[in-house]
Amino acid sequence: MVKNTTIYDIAREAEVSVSTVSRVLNDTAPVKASTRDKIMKVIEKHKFQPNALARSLIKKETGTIAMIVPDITNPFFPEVFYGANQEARDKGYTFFLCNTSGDDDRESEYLTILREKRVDGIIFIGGRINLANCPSELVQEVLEAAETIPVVLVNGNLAKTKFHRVYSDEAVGAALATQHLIDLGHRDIAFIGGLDFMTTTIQKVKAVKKKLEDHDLTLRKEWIIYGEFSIQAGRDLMNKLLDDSEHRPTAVLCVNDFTAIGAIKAASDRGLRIPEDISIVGFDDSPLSTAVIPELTTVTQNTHELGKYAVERIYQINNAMPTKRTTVLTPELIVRQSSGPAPKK
Amino acid sequence: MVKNTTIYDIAREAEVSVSTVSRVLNDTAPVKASTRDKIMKVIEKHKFQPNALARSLIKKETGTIAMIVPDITNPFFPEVFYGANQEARDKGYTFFLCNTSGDDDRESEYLTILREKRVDGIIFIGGRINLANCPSELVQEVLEAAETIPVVLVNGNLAKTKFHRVYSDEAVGAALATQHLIDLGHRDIAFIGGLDFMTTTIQKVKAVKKKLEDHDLTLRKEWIIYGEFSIQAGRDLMNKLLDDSEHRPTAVLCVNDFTAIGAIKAASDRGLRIPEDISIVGFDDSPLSTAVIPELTTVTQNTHELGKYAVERIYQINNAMPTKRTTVLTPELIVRQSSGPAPKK
DNA sequence: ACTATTAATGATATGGGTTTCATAGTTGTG
DNA sequence: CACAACTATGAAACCCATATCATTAATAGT
Repeated sequence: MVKNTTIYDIAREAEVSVSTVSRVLNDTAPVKASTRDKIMKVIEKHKFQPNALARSLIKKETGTIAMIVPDITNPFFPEVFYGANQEARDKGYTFFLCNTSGDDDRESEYLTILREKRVDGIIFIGGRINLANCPSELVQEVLEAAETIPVVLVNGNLAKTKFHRVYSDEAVGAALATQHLIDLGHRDIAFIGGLDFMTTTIQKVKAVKKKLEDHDLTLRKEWIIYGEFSIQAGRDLMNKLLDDSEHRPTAVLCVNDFTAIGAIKAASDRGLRIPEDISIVGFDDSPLSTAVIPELTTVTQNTHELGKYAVERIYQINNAMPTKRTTVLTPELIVRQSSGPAPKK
Repeated sequence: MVKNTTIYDIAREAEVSVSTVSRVLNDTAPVKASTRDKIMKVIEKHKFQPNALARSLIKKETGTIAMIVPDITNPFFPEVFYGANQEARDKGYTFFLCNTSGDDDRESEYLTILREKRVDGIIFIGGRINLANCPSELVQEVLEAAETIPVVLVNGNLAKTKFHRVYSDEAVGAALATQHLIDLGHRDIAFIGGLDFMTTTIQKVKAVKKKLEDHDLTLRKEWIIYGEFSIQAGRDLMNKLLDDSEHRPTAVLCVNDFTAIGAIKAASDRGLRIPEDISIVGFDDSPLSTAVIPELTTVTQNTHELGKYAVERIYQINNAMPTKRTTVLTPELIVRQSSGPAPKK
């Protein structure tokens, strides 16, 4: 590996001081045109790239932010990252992406590394910190980090804390989906998928219950089945649901699109037609939702916006601009082919 | 934002010199146990996090590598990133993820930023640099970068250059898929999807042609239809193919899983049964392939390995370990439900 | 013409670590 | 006991930028 050129090399060759070279680089003070030209020529000759480490060290900003995600393989997260990255580029940030792969220790491991690297902001999305049962040591640790670095929690649950938060109001989304099914004449509605200690699950179940009760309906206990968020889980959970052929729901709400797709597969395998025999509704409006047959009725999560607003928030904090602590995005229902009128008895 | 503690603060409070603190931090020379304890106590009291910028500046390594991807929303890339990130963590690297969103300028824009940030390695996957028609200025620029920073191209085409490369042998994969269809009795085989100037497309088409010719079959010109890599493109291309009801292939090879899924949808919409009426084969073995009905016959791309080997290569270069310039992974065929015996005429 | 600004530039401090070199204190060994 | 070989520590240089302060040259104002 070849050694990098430094500002001293440039100064020497251009026969000026490093201060003047710095002025040319940053346009921070007037430099005589002839001097500037001379310096520029040397810079271009060597394709000089100023060392960002040295710059960051004194400027006390790195132009770097990070997102910590539990599983980049889950298409929800790339969508959020996409939006965040767009905004980051506008604001001059480069992005660290830290994938914890669900490994509990890595969240705080990455946190330490990122603090040492003096990132200008950290976005947590999913993961333990956003869990309903998040251990308090972790909360403590993140709070500490937040004293020196702007931290934003996306779709988390720590409402009472003073963390900055951006989230999509999943309760509203779940209510929307439930109302939709009720409007279609469904009375027997089930909910499947999602770990029971995850905020995203809890909020949805609660909202579905509430909405049903508003219409004098109930969410039967046997019809709330928790599990993972994967396609396979959706399949298994749906099969469990359908095993009881005496009592079958006419519609199923799923915690996300993955489980919904699994549910569709399970139902199809048993010869059920969707939506004629059973309606299935997902959550997230991931690219998958139009990829399946039938196309999935689902709820948008404003994924790009989630990322965008999170980065914007970091930018505002760093530039001492006024900000609110929480940003709420409202989901919308997208009706496609997987939901239809309740079958007549 | 609160000011960070420095090594000088620690040294002062522990009544030692910064050198000694540094020794304790890095375990680079013996320190008396009592001194060490005293220092550790102060470090822990302040939750001291040494500034990685200062360290990197002098050490000339940042523990940071980057991946430049064209579209993180395409599930192929998160899979590769996943594998890369796992390996990165093992080797002590943190990851920049740069999403160009297909914007031509950003590749070199990010390249500049990453060079200034003195990353320890850059992985290019997809994007212009890996195109068959990559502009030579960009090649030049990346070559220059490669003089100071290890650069690895994943699934690229620049065979004649001296870049480090890791790729999945797509020709072998395409041949495998073709052979599979031939074995099933198909004679009328089409290929859809993919931009005609992308390496990934070119190699596959070439391999399919070759394999067919080996069996005295031909790939009809009208049955090679190029396009985007999206679900929608797959749908459109398949529709175009099926519009000619006189001459219809009995099997379709798709450039990736996305287009294959689109193709399945188009065929289903026309009432064709898969695989009874028409067989469809994808490429990538993305998580999607088991999410659709019928499940997709496809070719693995060893996504995690691609990422893993790319990072490993960077590590080897940085540590002056012997490496080969190219690593080739061999894809495998995964037969699922979307391919079956050719229909009898 | 003479002082008051502004332009143009250089010298030096600074950021926060690591590394090298020097020195004092210990232990070992013939 | 004298001298070598370590151990333990500090002082100072270094990494490579930016920022501040000082100085000189050029222009402006009265």
